[in-house]
Amino acid sequence: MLTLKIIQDNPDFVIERLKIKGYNAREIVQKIIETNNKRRDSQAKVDLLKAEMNRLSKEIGILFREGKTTEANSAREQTAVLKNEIKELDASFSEFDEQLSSLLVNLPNLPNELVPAGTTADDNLEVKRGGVIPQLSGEKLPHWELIKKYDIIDFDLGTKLTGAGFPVYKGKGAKLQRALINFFLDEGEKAGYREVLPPIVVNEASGFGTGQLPDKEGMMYHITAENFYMVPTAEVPVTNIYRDVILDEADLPVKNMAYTPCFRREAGSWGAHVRGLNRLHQFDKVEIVQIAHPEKSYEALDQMLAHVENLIIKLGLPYRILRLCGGDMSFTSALTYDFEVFSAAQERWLEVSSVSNFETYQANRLKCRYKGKDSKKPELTHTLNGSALALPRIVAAILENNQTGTGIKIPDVLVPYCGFDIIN
RNA sequence: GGAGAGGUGGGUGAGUGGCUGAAACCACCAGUUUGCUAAACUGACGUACGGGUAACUGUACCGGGGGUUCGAAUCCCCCUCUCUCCGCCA
Repeated sequence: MLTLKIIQDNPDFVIERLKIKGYNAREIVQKIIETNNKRRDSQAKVDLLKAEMNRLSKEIGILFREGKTTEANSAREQTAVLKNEIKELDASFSEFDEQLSSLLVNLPNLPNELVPAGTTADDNLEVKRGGVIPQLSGEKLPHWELIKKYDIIDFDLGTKLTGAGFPVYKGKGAKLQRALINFFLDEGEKAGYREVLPPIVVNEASGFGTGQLPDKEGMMYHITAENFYMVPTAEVPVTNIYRDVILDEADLPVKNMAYTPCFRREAGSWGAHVRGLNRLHQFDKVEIVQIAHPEKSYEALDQMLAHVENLIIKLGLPYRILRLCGGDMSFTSALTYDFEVFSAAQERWLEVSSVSNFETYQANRLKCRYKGKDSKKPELTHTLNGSALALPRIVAAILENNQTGTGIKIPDVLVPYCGFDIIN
């Protein structure tokens, strides 16, 4: 969430910036300032009364010890009124405090000044394009045909075991998954990321920390018996490692990565363009996460972009990089770049990575801060994350782009991981 | 799942109703001493919110929430987590 400070100090700036996300913040910003004022006033009052109460209590203690029971008892009677007042004021303070929190939680992050205005994916800005779109000769099968032809991924079987959107990878299909995961992790390690293998169910506090809760319950599978959520991305457990943590400034940036399966309910989003591997309820992904110094976070973002781009280049896939417009970026992000690869049989661009800087927005929820040698108070860090990479659409593009009449050619870089160079 | 013991500041750990935001020790930081390092000594050493230009100061926080009391780290209730034993189990 945004810090109170920026809202208090620059309300107009906040309102202007949020327009880029298509969000009219005027009313809520005003409400936040009002509520905060009320909260502050009631705190000032109740603190005074509590101070008085503490003073009296101390006095009573002393009187009792000195054996002055009569005085002590009469002082004790005085406290009753005070106690009631405190109770009432405390209640209204808590009420303001809760109101303020829920207002703050509902305000999206401010977009960076680079973010283009716009409302839909059509307004995203293409910043780079690379690779070569293959000219397929002869048969040109979409991946959902290819997986059947070579019997490597089975949707019907997944439906039998679980439901739609939970595919079963078989034989070389399964091996290709494992190869990609290992390839991504090895590359991440070379880029300085520490591998972690986190739980794939998380508690409510973690969901809140990264911004999936309280608003987006619909995206996550909820285990009601334990009140756990299945992770929609490794971002959730990996970033939450730093919840309520004060880091040493010298340790920044902190770079972690994790492979996890990801689970998304994607309620109501089924329809055209989501065939095959294009959209799943369970998929595999390697995620990179950085906790960065505020002054260095955009450097970190550039590094992450270069890392993701490098992965795609090594896989030999044609790609483009988009800077998301205000309307298409997420609630919590300040700046997001999407990577899309071209899938030659569908003749479509498929999103395979999303790399974002959240600045202090997540850190403020997480209470992830750093402290320098000379700094008096801890400051919020910046947090960033990106997919490096999400597997299914990468697989779709590899299958479609590398198909020949006699089989699917495995990208060179994956051959040592797969142990085969063709799926046939 | 059953029984018991616990959760105190970065760490170890004292603290069973008031003088405890919290002893002591260790670590960290600043300084003194020393040719350097070490040792020794001195001092500083939590977080949040409020007031103040500032020095400073008020309030809250001893796993979380509620209660008793003039007053709670300390007593009571609920939850949670950890450890030990038993059961089950990859």
